[in-house]
Amino acid sequence: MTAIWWLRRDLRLTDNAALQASLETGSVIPVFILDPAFESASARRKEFLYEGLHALDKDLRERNSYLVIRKGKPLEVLRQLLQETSTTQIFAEEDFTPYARKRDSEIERQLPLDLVNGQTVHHPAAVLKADGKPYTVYTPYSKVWKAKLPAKLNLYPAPEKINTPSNIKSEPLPRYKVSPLFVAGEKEALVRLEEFLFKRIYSYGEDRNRMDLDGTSSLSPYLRFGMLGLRQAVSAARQAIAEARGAGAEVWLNELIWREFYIQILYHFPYVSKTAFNPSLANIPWRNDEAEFEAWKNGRTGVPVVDAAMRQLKEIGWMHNRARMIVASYLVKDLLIDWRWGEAWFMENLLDGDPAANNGGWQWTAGTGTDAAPYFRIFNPVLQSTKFDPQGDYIRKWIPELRSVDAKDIHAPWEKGIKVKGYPENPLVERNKDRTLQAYKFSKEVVRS
DNA sequence: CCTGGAGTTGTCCTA
DNA sequence: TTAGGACAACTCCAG
Repeated sequence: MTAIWWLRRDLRLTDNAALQASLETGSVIPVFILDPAFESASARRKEFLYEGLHALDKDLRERNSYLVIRKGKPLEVLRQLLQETSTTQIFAEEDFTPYARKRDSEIERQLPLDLVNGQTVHHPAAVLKADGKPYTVYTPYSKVWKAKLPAKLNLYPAPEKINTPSNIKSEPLPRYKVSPLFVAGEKEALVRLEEFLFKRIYSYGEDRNRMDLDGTSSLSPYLRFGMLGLRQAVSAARQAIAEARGAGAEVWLNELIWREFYIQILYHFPYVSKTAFNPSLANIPWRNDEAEFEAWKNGRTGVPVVDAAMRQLKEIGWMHNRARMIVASYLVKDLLIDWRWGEAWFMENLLDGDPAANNGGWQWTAGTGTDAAPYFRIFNPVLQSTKFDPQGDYIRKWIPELRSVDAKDIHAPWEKGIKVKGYPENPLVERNKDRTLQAYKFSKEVVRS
């Protein structure tokens, strides 16, 4: 018997539940479908994806198999492929975004598609309160999530050999130049995981906030495409905790649980991709100044830490987590620009751009999300910069104009009247907390009445 | 149904 | 210099 293994966001051979199910059938036809619905997706993320597909094909060829690429609407492509190869079974890892769920349920009705859970440790519908409703607060969610963990997650090892019928037609795949910072593919993901687990995890608890250090795991693009599975990461984190490999491991595990938390939020509350999770904050009177938005996107707001971060995003398609909060807070609370504008810009530019995590992060910063009482929490970019980039190294790295400015002046050059050729002399706007709080209050009052 | 404790990641003023 | 509490008031969640 032969099964089609339809890959989507699980571009790996290790601990791949859909591959495992296919292998149990016999021969496996690994297929990735270039869905026209994603043609308009971020060019940068597509490059990373295509490189990841090349890498996967290579890994498959080492195991006597290969990757079949097809272009078209998944339903039609799969129907055609079933006929062409006389196959009667399709396996795929369940994906929980609204688009994926709609697509898959339609296909399930017409074709022999079996969805298996592998993207998360717990299925989004499996962690619920006693009353059967989903959690909307992280801490109680994470407690139950942890309590539900089996003693050990049994990970499927990568198979040594995969039998695939020969000569199945495949579309050519464009080749891009490889980004030196994020090399796509499972092998790279595993190398990074090891490196993180035996080096940076020790100081992860503190260093993850430091924008001037490589303190984060930098695994997000790999998790996004399943080049590394969340289950693998969780399993590694637990092992590190068990071996007492630093307090950072527990912090990292919690970060991984945040991913599942937001996957689960998007699953149960799909409206969050369109509007505020908290209905009382769905009517904030945004200023939405286009020129200010352009300045923000291009790293020309005049606030060095904001500009450094936005330029980092533009240049490498990734931004430090602490920096994401700072630029998001600046856009939403200081410029009063709709968080959805920022969300969309991040999706356009982030290699790790993921609907659930990105939306969750933006709604959290905007204060419209699942967080309980944060709307008076407005980041002060200068304080954040001083705290998490003390020497200004992060700023200097991404803003060459400011390279000769001292650590004590670089966070707020305008305060000292420091003028640098080519860099804005003053910030785009003066900080005005009242303006922000008024806008939020307005929304609350509109909804109440 | 009622009750009380708690809520990722802050800021800023005061003592 | 540093530690502590106010910020404003709500909803979630478990008992």
